This record gives sequence, C-alpha cells and structure tokens, in this order.
Amino acid sequence: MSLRYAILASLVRKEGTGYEIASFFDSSVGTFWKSSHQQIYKELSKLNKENLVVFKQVHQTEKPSKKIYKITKKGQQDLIKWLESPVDIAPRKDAFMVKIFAGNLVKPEVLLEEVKRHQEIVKGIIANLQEVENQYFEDPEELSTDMLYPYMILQHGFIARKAWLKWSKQLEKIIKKQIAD
Amino acid sequence: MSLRYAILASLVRKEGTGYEIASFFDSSVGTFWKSSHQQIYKELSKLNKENLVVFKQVHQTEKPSKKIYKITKKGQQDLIKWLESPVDIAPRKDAFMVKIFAGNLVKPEVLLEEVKRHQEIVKGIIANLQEVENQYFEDPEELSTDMLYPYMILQHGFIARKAWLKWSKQLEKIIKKQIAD
DNA sequence: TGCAGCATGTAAATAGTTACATGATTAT
DNA sequence: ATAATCATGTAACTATTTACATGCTGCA
Repeated sequence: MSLRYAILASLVRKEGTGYEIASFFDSSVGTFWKSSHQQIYKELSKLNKENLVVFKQVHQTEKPSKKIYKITKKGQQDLIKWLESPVDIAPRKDAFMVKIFAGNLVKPEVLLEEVKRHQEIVKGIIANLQEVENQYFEDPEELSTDMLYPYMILQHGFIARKAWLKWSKQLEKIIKKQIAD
Repeated sequence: MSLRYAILASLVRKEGTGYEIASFFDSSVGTFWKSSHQQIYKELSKLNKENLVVFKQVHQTEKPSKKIYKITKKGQQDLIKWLESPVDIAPRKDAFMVKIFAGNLVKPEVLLEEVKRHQEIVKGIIANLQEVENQYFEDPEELSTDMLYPYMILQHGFIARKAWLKWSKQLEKIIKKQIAD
C-alpha cells in the first residue's frame, strides 16, 4: 500500500511521467521503492481517479506523447497524513541470503562465484552513488533544507552497501577456507 | 517465487511444522525471508503436492495436532538446482526511507520521534542478535562447517543493523538542527 | 541491422496481506 | 480476566510479476 506514497513523495518534489518515476525508483536516490513501470502506470491512474494527482497530456513529434503528472492539494494532504503516522521496519526478502544460509549444500566454488558476482554489482552501485554525490551534492554544508533529506538517502546507500561489502569479504574468506580443505 | 526455496532451505536443516518455519523467519537468523503463516501453510501444501516435501501428522493431547514436514530427495535436488543458479540483488521496499525522503513535508519534531522509535526497534534487534550469538555461536573458531553459514547470516544482521544505527545518528543531528532553527 | 531510450499500456497469473475462525494451555 | 503460545487453515482482496503489444529516434 506504500507504492502510492512513494509515487506521491516523488511527485511532490518534481512533476513527471510514469516513465520518469520508474527511472527514479531505479536510480541511486530512489532505490527505496523498487517497482515496475506497469505497476506505476496502474497506480497513477488510480491516484488520478481519487484526485490525488492530475496530468496534462503532452504531444511530442519525435517521441511518443506523454502524461506529465502533478500532485494535487488533496494528494499532498494524504501524503502528509501518511508521513505523520508510524510505519513498521521493512520486512526483508533476500534470496541471496537464502543461498548463503544453505551454502553448505553447494560446492564452495559455485558459492564463491556468486558472492564475487554480487560484490561487483555492489561496487557498481557504490560507484554510481559516488557519481551522483559528486554531481548533485558536492558541498553538503551548503545544502538547502529540502535537499538535506535526499542527501541522507544517498548517505544511507553508501553506509549500507559498504557494510555489505565488508561483510562479504569475511564471507569470501570462509568460503575460500572451505575450498582449501 | 523464492518463498518455496526459503522454506526448503529451512527444512533441509531441520524438519518442522509450518508454525515453526514461520517462527524461524521471524527470528534473528531467519529474517532474510519474512512471510506470514498463512502463506507458508499454503506453500507447504503446494510443495507437498509437488512431492518436494512430505509430512507426518502428529496428534497431541495438550496442544493442537500438527504436521511435521520433511524435505524429500526431489526437494533437495530442486533446492540445489536453484542454489546453483544466479539471483538478482534484493529489490528494496522501505517505507521508512520514503518518509525520510519526504522529510521536509513534516514537522521535524514528528520526524524525530519516528526516527527515535525505529532506533529503539533496531537496538532491540541487535540485542536479540547478541543473545543468539552468545547462546549458539559462542566460539566461532570451533563452528562446524554447516553452522558457519548461519553464523554469517547472523553477522550480516549485526553489520547491517549497526550501520543503520550509525546512519540514523547522523540523521538525528540533522533533524535536531532543523528544530533548533 | 539491431539495440537502447522514450513512452504507454493490457492481460493473465502468481504472490502476499487482512480478516476471520477454532481451541487448548500457561503465564500475568 | 486477558494475552501469549501452539497450531492449523479458508476467503476475499490487493499487490506484484511476467508476457505481450506498439512505435519512433538515434547510435554503433
């Protein structure tokens, strides 16, 4: 039920198309809510029926025409009401961890390969976060109030991914010891 | 589609009832796959129809009767096949982060309260992890091969939760500065 | 020539949540 | 008395994924 609020939170900062919202959720700052474009389009049309967002159709000659969505006053009120109520901590569904938990069932070489692969992905994510920080948050001391919070989302990305990497090095050692034996 | 593998991974270590599997997924070592008991019961009966698990009905006088599930050879083969194939990194859906991202829309006092509340929850989780470590993983050097991987799941819990706490202290400072202004 | 990016969606299937139902025992 | 623990499930609903569909532009 929070997809709608993730969308509203995105629109409150910047109006945009469903496509842009989907890209945002794929980006470093927006990774807190991963959703497919199909789902986002569906939710946007629901949100529109409930008068929480409105859109203007924009015709383009070189690209397909698009709908630029904007949050309404009612949408803002709804969002704020949700923001002010408590939420549970996020339940986890992490298939990689299932694999590690059952790691003793597979050849350590195979496990190591998967760990290595994930390390490369995570390193890529960190590099991307770094780029975004350099581009948009160069001087954290000078950030405006409303950019401070997105900056903290970025910082969370760094801390969480780096902690994961550190842990995965420990894991690597253990798997390599298994291979040696 | 990974719920079935999380269940199989749990059963491969120890046979048990749906209720026990659900409790395991709520516990510190099993938090990598959160699911409701309703869903687990449904999946177990599917798994049974597909001959990946079998159960024996056990009648109890003081408690309701139960079904103790056990993984079959076919179930193990299926699980191993899945374990050997690559998985994507887990997509995130974190409502708390949506709140922080849109933090500028609410009174900093309200935001701070929610952050504090989450800090207490996370501290509780860390304390629980510590207890489990003391009880079951007292001497990491002496761990048997098959307990090494669950131990690493526990370690991931520590690292991830502690990293979150550290980040949240930074966040706290920023919110307090907002209140002061 | 083929793929990536822009841009929207429908349809079918599966996964997951919420509400409800039962019932004994033990601890507060 | 009331809640928690053990133990199972059904029914209705909502959320999410997967597959399919379209079509233009610009790049390699």
